[in-house]
Amino acid sequence: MLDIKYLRENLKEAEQRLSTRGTGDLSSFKSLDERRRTLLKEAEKLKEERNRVSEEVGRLKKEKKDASALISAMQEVSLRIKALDGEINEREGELQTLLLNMPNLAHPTVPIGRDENDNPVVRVVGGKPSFSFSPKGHVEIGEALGIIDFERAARLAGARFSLMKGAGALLERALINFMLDLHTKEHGYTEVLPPFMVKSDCFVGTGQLPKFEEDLFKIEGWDHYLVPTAEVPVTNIHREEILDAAALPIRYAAYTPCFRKEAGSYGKDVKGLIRQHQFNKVELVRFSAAETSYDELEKLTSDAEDVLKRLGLHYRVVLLCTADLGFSSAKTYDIEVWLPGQDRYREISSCSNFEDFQARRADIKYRPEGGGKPRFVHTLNGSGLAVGRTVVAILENYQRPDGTVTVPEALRPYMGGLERIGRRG
RNA sequence: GGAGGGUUAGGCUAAUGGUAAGUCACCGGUCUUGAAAACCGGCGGGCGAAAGCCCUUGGGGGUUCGAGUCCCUCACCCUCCGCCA
Repeated sequence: MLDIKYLRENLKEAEQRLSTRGTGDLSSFKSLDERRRTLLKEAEKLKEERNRVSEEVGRLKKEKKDASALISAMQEVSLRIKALDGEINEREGELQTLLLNMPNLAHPTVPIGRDENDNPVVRVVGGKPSFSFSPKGHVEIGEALGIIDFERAARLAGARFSLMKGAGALLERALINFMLDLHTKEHGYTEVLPPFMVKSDCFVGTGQLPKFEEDLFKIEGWDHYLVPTAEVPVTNIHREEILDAAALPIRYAAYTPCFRKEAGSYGKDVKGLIRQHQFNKVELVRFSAAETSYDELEKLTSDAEDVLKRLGLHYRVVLLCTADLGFSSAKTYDIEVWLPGQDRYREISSCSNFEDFQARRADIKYRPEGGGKPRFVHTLNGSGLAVGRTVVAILENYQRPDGTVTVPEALRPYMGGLERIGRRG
């Protein structure tokens, strides 16, 4: 949520900055806000009168004097206050809806663009592996090795689900452990294992609600939704708290499965592990002081990149332009891994600084060093990494002419020393 | 699912329907070589240059001139019973 004071005082600038994200008209905001403030002024004046006179009534009654004239006058005032409060509430509700549906402002360093083709490449790390044969896609590799079973998965749950078997299931589990160990032991994150379904408040806090409910699985008869990313439960760990500045930055790493309806993606990536209704992800979350949050974004991104480096996977980092930026984000780097089977780069991590956008919605503050008024923290998060897509990258990049797959060295301790996934690996 | 108890500011804890008292912690100051103690002040939010005003007792609604207090409703927490990995 944007700062209402900022919008009020910098209306033109806000309209101009929002226009790069497709929603530039703030005229209804302006009229609603002004109306609300006018009514509020009037109501406060009447409340002051009522408080004053009511006290007088109490005094008169104590002295056994007559107060009926004051009482009947206040009956009318109370009625008027009630009417005003009612309208103020309505305007406030409308204002709230407006603000909750308004995206974050892009950071000045974010390029203005029309679509993902306008995302500049920030850096390229490693190089494409060369093959003496035509590299296969992960679906073919996985099915031939008997480690991924899409057919039976469909019988269980329909399209966009997978059934991992044998070395495939082990590989998935090994990756989760490898990633969590790396982030907790070397990058300073505290591991958390949050609930996989949380209440709607949390989704409003991080920005998935109210605007994107169609992407979520709701638990019938409950106020809960399945998490589409650990960002939701983990960022909300500190909702309605005032954090100690000395404790910042707070770093959490969390594994969760992620559940997404993928509404509107019909026909995209229908086969394979790329786009699933349920997938595993290790998520990194940081809470930062406002001054340092962009340094924190660089560190967070580098922590995610480190996973790919250790696995020996080639990737590039792109900076999302205004058109591609997520609703809540002020600035986002996407890490894209090279997939030889698809002959293209695919997103495997998305690292964002939300500044105080989520903190304002979830009410997460910190008391600045040396005291003073609490300020909203800056929240950041990034995948570290999407596990399913990492499996895809390993299968495609480490495939051999005989159809087997080499296990990256960093992963072997997590797979009982296994060096190669074969037919019965 | 059944029965009972509870929710006041960071913690604890008061308030015959009369406008949130106190205490601990914390922060600042005085004193001190330094610290502690003692003493003074601050310590929920909004608007405001300030004076000040408004809001705040888990959420929402009602009664009343006036609600922490009375009524309705919802949420959450605790204890016991039942069920359960």
